[in-house]
Amino acid sequence: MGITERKEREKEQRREDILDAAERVFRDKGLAAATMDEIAEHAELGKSTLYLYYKSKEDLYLAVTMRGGEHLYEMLKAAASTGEPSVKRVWNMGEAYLAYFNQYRHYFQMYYFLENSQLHSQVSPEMSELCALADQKIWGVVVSTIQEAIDEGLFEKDVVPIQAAVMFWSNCNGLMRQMDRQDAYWEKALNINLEETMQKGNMLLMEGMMTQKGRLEFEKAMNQQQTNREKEET
Amino acid sequence: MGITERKEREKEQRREDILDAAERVFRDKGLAAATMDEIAEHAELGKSTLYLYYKSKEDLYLAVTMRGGEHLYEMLKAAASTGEPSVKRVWNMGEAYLAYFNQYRHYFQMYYFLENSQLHSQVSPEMSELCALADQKIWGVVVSTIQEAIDEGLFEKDVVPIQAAVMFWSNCNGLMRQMDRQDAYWEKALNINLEETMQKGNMLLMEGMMTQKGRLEFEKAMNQQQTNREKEET
DNA sequence: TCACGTACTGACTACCAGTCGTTAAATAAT
DNA sequence: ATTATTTAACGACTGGTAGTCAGTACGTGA
Repeated sequence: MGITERKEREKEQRREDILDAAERVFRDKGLAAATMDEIAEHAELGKSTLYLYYKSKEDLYLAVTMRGGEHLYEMLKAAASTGEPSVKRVWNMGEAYLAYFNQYRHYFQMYYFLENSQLHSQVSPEMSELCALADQKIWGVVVSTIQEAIDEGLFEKDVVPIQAAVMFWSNCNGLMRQMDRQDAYWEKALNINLEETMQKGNMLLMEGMMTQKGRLEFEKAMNQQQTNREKEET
Repeated sequence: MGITERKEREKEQRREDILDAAERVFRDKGLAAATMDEIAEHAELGKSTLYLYYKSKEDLYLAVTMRGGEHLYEMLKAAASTGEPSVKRVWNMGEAYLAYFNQYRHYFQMYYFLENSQLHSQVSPEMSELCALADQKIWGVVVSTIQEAIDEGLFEKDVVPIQAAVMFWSNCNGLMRQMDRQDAYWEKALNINLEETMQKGNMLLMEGMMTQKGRLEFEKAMNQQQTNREKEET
């Protein structure tokens, strides 16, 4: 009898429905201003029902955040699987992160919460664990691509993959934060394009990591991409 | 008659007393878990009195944050005024930011709030303005030192000071966030020292900005510092 | 038809930011 | 010296929210 299975599916569906409602409300109002009552209303459920599926408002918030993490993971994986040389694919991932930021800004913003552990008092250990795993999955894509570049002699042998990864992340993330907060100010008052700045930063980091061979491969791949784009335009 | 002046001083003193109490409570509990009642108790005042001096809990929090900003400003200014070559002083400021992080961790953590504009709904425009000014003061120190380095031909002419500054900031800040959140994990599980990583990142950025002359000056200044330290130890 | 378990709920509690009418004390005016 | 006025402070209150819990409705299996 498939009753247990059906019930399992239905339960899973409820979890998703609640997540949909929560995503909408959190997106519109942010964590602090969103209320569980409002989420419940959108989900067409009583507030107390939400607590049967998620242990706290913060847990629910993180569950939505992890949806965003899944998107990022997919985009990074795609960027790391183009068949281009590894150095170019490392670069691609910076661009993919930027695309993620532009396409899924609200998910990006949710990471503010994840990164501030002072706010995690209401987060269940289980959810913390899930987040840590999702996090590792994402780092994994970046690290393994950098490792490839080292193995192929395109990055210097003394580059430490996870260390390089956190440097790229730090540069990208910091710049995107500025974009998120006051892109207009940088553009108008300071005449600085932050997207370009981010690319410049990644470039400087890569320059310091690549071998001579890596630099050649990278330049070739960039030119190749340029040519392909021009072809597509005709 | 100095009555008005005395009252003015007393009022200012109250503001400081409240700030002291708030700093203690915020430091121990963070923004969310701290309550205005508790701050009032520490300040030996009624809760409603706090609202005569600060418009909201968030305003009070930012006022404490700005105290921290003042410390950072002083430390950066000191690092930028050692009489060493400008390139070395740019480097110093990264080290100073790190020292600030280690010495005033609780202030550093308060910036999480400042950087998340989603949480600013209760912040008064006046306080926002004050924060923006304090922010600019800090950027100013960094930018002008980088400008010196360019003028002296130690950084390449095509370096844009404010752009370089935001790159350094981004690298430092991102790494410190990781240190703050899970330094132990990086150290033990991944065998990565994040302070070194931060320095390495700054170094890569500088390498990409310095002229040949700048590299020589920088190396000389670093050796000089090393020698001085060895002397001090004897 | 009845007993049981499950999913769900509305009413409730505890708590907290922020407000308001009042009080007490210091200062100014008479 | 006495009264009026301004100022600083406060306690009691409001509105709103996260999270709880006793109870209900309904599908399932006997």
